[in-house]
Amino acid sequence: MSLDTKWFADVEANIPKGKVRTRFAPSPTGYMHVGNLRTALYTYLIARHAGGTFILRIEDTDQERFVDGAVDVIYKTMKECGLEHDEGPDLGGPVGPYVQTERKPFYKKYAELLVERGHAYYCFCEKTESEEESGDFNRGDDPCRFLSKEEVQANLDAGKPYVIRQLIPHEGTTTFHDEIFGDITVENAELDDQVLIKRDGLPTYNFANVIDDHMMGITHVVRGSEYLSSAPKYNLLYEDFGWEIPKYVHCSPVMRDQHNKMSKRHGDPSYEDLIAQGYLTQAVLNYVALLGWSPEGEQELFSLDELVKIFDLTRISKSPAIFDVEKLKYFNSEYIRAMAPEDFAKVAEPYIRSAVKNPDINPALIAEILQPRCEKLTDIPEKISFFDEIPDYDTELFVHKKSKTNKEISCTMLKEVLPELEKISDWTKDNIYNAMVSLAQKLEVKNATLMWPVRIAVSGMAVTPGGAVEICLILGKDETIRRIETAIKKL
RNA sequence: GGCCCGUUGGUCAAGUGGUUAAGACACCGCCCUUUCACGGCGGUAACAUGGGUUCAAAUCCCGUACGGGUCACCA
Repeated sequence: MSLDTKWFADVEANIPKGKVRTRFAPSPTGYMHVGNLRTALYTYLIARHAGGTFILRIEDTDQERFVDGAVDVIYKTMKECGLEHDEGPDLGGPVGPYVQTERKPFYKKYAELLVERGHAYYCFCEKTESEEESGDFNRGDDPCRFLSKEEVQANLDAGKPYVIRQLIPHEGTTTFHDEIFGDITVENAELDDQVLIKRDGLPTYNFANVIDDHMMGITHVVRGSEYLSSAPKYNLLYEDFGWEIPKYVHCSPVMRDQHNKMSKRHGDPSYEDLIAQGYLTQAVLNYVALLGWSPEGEQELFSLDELVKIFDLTRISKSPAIFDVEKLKYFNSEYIRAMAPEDFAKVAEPYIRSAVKNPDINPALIAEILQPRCEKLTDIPEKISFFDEIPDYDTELFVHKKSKTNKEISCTMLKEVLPELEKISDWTKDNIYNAMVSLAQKLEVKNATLMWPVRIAVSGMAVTPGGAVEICLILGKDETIRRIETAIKKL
């Protein structure tokens, strides 16, 4: 076996240096976990905050889990969230390819380099059942560690199947630094000689990552804290290669409750589920940013650009955070209220039209009353279905202590208001309002005593978006009068 | 079980030896009001635990409990 030293030298020469470079490396599963989204966001923010480069790499070595169109889902989600990458499979870049399956030949070369340097070895052991079951097999006893070059070559020549394992010293300790957790030291004896190249010639995930991150010049390795315990082995690998060790940023998981990570399996929503549930991309992103990270001041609402400016990875939290849909709802309603009315009308229209088919009703008017009292878009249909068809309501609704109404008073009020409404020739909000208020004054009752029965009569609901005036306006004069007449008969 | 990591109100969290222990969500009350919501004001509610160190500990050290991660030819 001979090493292609020129190839290695060319690779090294090609690695971009000097700038921050981060990568998001998802597996194409067909959806985006909330935890993944947060990792993507932090990774993006670290790069952008430093004026660096953000890279997308597709981790598709697990062909069994291959999902059709899954890579497109990743592109779409990243784009929707504004997490646009500078290098990736679609854009190309100086250190491609950016799809792991296309990088296959590289890993073997590096594994062989490690063998050459005495930091890895060919292992011809067949794995036994007892090893698999007991789980406490001591790799230190692996006889393959001590095979001579000749013996190895003989085995290879004989076509014996093999894996390549990392050779980890049995003595001493390894210390690595994590940006979030600080310095962590472990006994080397605790580390096993992990497989680098599998029997099928493909790299293990851990090895592929080290190689790819190095070849791509990644400066900050951002990933979940489940990799914290393999970090020492990564470190040893970097040292064995003589490579600069990147900064590690291990993020604690996003939990569904005290004990479990959020997961599709448990029925927890993915990013696209949340969108389908009526949450806004920006709200989800903003909420997720604050799950496990906090800014310096008291501001909570941030645009992506603002996050880029203030993001500081040292303020990422060590402990896991539980996903709280109530707080997400709060963010969502804040974002909804902050939208320009015409923008809200646009996103709300499909939801409005799903409940209100009547072509005479203007969805923009409904959007206007909905906007300040809408937590998520999917709440819309149930709030407004009464516009199309008044529900079969109970006349007890006319009784309202605070407005000083009962059924009798309501009946009177409705009879009084009817002719006043009939008189209105120009059906505008102001005219309706003025007609009602002046009637209330004339009758010497508080506004609510008149408004409450009207609102019930035209909506049939205890709680409605908008008050009596807005609802009458949207319904139009004819329908308003019709509904009030019906109510009078009921009373 | 070994090793590693974590633990401030129900939830997200600020806090880096001296604070009346912030703030936000949720919850409760009051005000506003054309229902609800928004908005305004106020309230309930926390440093897991036991030892140290120190004049002083949520903050530093040790133990304990609880929780999480990892111990794959999976990522």
